Amino acid sequence: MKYTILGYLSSAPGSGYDLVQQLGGGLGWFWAASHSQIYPELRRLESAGLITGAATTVGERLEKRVYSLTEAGLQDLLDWTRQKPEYRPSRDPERLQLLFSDNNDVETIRQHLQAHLDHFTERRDQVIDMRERILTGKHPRIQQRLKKKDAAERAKALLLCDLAYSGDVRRAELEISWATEALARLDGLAGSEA
Amino acid sequence: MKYTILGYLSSAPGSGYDLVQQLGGGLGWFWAASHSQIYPELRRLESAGLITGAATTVGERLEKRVYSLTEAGLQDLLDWTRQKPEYRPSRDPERLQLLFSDNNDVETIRQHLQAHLDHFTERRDQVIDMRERILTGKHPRIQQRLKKKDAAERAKALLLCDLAYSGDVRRAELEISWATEALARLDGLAGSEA
DNA sequence: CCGACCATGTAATATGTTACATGATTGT
DNA sequence: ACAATCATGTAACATATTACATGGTCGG
Repeated sequence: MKYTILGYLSSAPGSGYDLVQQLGGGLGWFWAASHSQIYPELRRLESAGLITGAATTVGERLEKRVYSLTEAGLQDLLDWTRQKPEYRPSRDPERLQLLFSDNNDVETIRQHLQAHLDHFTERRDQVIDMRERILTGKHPRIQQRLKKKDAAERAKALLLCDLAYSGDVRRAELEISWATEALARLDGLAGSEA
Repeated sequence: MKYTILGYLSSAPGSGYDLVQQLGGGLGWFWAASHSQIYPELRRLESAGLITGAATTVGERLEKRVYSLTEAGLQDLLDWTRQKPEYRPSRDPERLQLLFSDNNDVETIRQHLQAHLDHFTERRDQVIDMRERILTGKHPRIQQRLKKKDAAERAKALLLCDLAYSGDVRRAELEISWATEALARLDGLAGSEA
């Protein structure tokens, strides 16, 4: 959570609401969070001196706090990215459900797999879309991140971005092909029974 | 959590310690949990009437509670498996770290990707091993699950098991090939810089 | 007898979800 | 005026992690 926010703000300053949008959308594929988690965390990070907030208004009265990364915050982020990657314990309700579905009829299992296929087909399309926008320079946030850099650094940043998003595309494609094969094998079962 | 335990006990009765072992190992690839979560949850499920515990002893004095699924528990599990699959918000510290690594030098990024490769190589080998044991009938717990069933039902259960585990093998293989390609692309970068 | 493993628990803390709550702005 | 979206918060609850804590069994 902490590093998602620091990382986000390391591209450019942004408000809590901006974060809510990003972590509910594109960035949320890597780290999701809801507004009730984000706003308190921003205040914690501010009191820890890692970010600073500036009060602004939209229109006449609507308050908005725009946060920026401090030096300490940037250093903290940098230190973290240099550590070896962490892996959280997996929690995958879908797989668990499938594993214990052997008392269900074939049709129920088919529906499960079809829903899985649909879920990841949608996800794949969304990620492809996002990746497209980034690589063609249509993503404003990533543009801001890149414009501070020279050509070589920019190529590196763009490569990392592409690796992350295309990795997610592949994950989605994997689930699609897995579910497709699974459906075929399920049909094979039903066939040999009849 | 709840359904991991109910699912586990739907194969055969088992103790809290058994669950600790499984959710720290093979079953933990789908749903991980530690003993401090498991023991209290078992008591909650018991007071909800979904499982019942019987006190036994190992040797002379060492207490052990063996839990079994009740009718209500089995029904609850069955109802759950018939619902459409759930997907949790993703939280992937590794990808996030990579995405914000553009201020690091190529060597640091290389180490990150190499660590990723190592992590999933190990994981793949473990899952392949487990899958092998299941398919050749060497997994006692799954044997117990299967022996209650006739040939057709057994084939179905074995298929689901295979789908779950081979899905995990593929995920690991995906990460391996992704990281391998990523390393190659990173070398490409470093090459064009020199 | 000692180390590895069996077996179970609690407490403090951290993290995450759902629901409740409020009010302004912008475009139609 | 009305709806959609901007913008921020709190409270109750559920879930998960880390550390603390205890004692028995089994094989060498």
